[in-house]
Amino acid sequence: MSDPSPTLLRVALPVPLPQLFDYLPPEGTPATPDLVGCRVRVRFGPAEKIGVVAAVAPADAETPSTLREALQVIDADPLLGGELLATLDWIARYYHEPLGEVLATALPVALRGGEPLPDTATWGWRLTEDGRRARARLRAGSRPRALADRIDADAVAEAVLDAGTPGWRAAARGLHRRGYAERVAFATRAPSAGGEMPVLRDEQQAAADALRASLGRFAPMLLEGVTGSGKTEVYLDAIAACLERGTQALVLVPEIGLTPQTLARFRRRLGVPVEVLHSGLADGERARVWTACARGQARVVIGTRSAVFVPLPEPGLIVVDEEHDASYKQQEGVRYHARDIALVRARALAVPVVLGSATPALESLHNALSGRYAHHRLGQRATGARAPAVRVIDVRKRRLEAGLSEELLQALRATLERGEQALVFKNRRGYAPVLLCHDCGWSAQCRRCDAPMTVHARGGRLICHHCGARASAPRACPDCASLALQPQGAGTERIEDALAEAFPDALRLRIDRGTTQRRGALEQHLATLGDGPGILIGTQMLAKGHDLPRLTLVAVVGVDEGLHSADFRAPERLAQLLIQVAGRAGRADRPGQVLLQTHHPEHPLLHTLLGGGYPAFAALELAEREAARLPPYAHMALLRADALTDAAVGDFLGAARGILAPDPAGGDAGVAVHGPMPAPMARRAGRVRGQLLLMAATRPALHRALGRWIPQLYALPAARRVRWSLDVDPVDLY
DNA sequence: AGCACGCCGACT
DNA sequence: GTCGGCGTGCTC
Repeated sequence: MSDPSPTLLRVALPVPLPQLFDYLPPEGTPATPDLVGCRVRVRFGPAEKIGVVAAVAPADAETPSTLREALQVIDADPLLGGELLATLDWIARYYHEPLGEVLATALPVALRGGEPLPDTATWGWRLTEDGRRARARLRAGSRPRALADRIDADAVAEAVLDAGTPGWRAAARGLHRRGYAERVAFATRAPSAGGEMPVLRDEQQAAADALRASLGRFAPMLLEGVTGSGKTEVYLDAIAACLERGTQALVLVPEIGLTPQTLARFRRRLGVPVEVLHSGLADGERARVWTACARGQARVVIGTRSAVFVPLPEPGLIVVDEEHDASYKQQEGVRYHARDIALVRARALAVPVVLGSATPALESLHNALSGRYAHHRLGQRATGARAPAVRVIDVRKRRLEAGLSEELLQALRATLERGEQALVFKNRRGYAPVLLCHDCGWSAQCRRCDAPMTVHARGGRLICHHCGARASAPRACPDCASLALQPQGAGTERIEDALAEAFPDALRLRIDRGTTQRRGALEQHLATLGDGPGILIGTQMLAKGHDLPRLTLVAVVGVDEGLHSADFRAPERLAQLLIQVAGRAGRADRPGQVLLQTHHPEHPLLHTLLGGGYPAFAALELAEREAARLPPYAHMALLRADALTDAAVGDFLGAARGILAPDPAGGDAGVAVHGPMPAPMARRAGRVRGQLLLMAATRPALHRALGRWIPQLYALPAARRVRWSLDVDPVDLY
């Protein structure tokens, strides 16, 4: 029996429906397997949509007799294929999302919209035979002459002309019209000279050697190195080796890690162009870089989360820098984790993958400790600097000025007097987190969220950090008319005020989302600081990224908030943040100092972290997770729903829970359901939020349950009255 | 998600 | 008398 030949296209469309849609191929195009991975334009209901052919299939008994024809096959060759298409299909199944939504997430916007593949060649100009004969006759000093002198039989790249030959475009048009010059494409961008690699220290060399030895096969490695220990040099060495073998390297960085400094360093060191991919780029540029990867022209790509989806026809290496960073997790749509996808791709591509961090995610550390990943530690600072000295300031019963102790102010003063820079770190922006009535206890709450409004503008404004609502601060309490309204607590703005009072002559710089909304604003701000003495006041944004060579004192004043969170991941996040921010202090020639101001100097987290560093903290925390059967010792999926009414959310989650029947074969033994329960913030931006948590001892059990359950949710009538989504391996429980 | 079809309020 | 509210039904 031979298979009946395929006659129809199974198309993945970007709609939230868990199925493929069948179309006949356009008139005159046979439904051959080479159409798989091509984009097609189809009618979908009354609209037109762009989809991707996921499969071709023969018609069977269930095929309706009235299939529509696809309007157009857009690509002559598949846009997606091989490993990438297979991985995207895996993602669809792992995250239980429709394939069409996954494809739409993975493709650059321009390509998703049906645009043809962009031009990825580098263009240059050269003189023709005629042009070289005619050159001497061109008027000396004219622009055409200058261009003709600049170029020759060997083409000069347009980018080079842009830089050094003013008005060349018009001149080139003129020469071209007379047949003297022509435009030619380079196959790839001309390599620049590679910079020399520094000598690696022993432990760096060991990691680099291990990576070089594992090129060509799947080999996951956790590279655990303290700040400044030279992880990047290990990456660069491995990338260089990868390039020597004629293969491509993909480097993932956190959203705020892609600084001009980082990029310049990669470009200087590697002898090939380094392409960049991040959310700030124009659609056309993203499509160009993606396509250059697909064509093998891009040899090194550095990008944020979504760069994990670039095609790698000649794969060599994947690097995930700062692998613990929260920005690798997409928090809307297809809620994928780029680090996890990097691992899946590396396995499928048979290449090594390096996860680098000073403070690895407990999941990654668990995998390394259990032997699933190779584990390399870099214990010394490459620059020879000592680890900063950490001092705890016990502020119980001390007088605080805007949350700052006298001891802390003195340390700041001493730093300024030495001509050095200090960072005051507080993970709260605004003036104060709460506006409180001292007489009756009223506090300003957001009307649309279950959260207090943050005080801004020296106490004059109220802003909700969750929905953006703004109001001017009342002068009297709305409940009791008292005038005793007081901002409670301190954010970066209030700390800046207090520091202005204490150090009126010092240069102060506040860095938070309020002061750095514009692109490039952070660089500009930091440039004004220069090399002189000064104080930085900032949030999370300053925990990493930009190089601050003159920084010798880091003062952390917001530790206590993080010690009491209900989220089981809060200790991990706090420990990571403390280590990252502490790592900013000090350089080889100037020792660094870190001050932790707290009301809980005896807290086990601080104790362990200070005594044994991140490894000790992690060991303790992993033991607690194991005892409590929490990730990485269990696996979770969260069904979230939100709507305008309690009833809609409750009905949906109740119905969802109701159809979560136990597997008749007993395959999901050990899957526990918690809820329905309200989200930790039960109302946000006017919408009621609830959730249902599934926990299982093993991934297969979890996915068996989800596989039976999720498809049925689409059919629930109550699902139409809520927005719902599934989060597999959630990082935030909201 | 779109987008149509389909029955009940305040406007030219 | 209409324009338009969003309930529900469907998309190969």
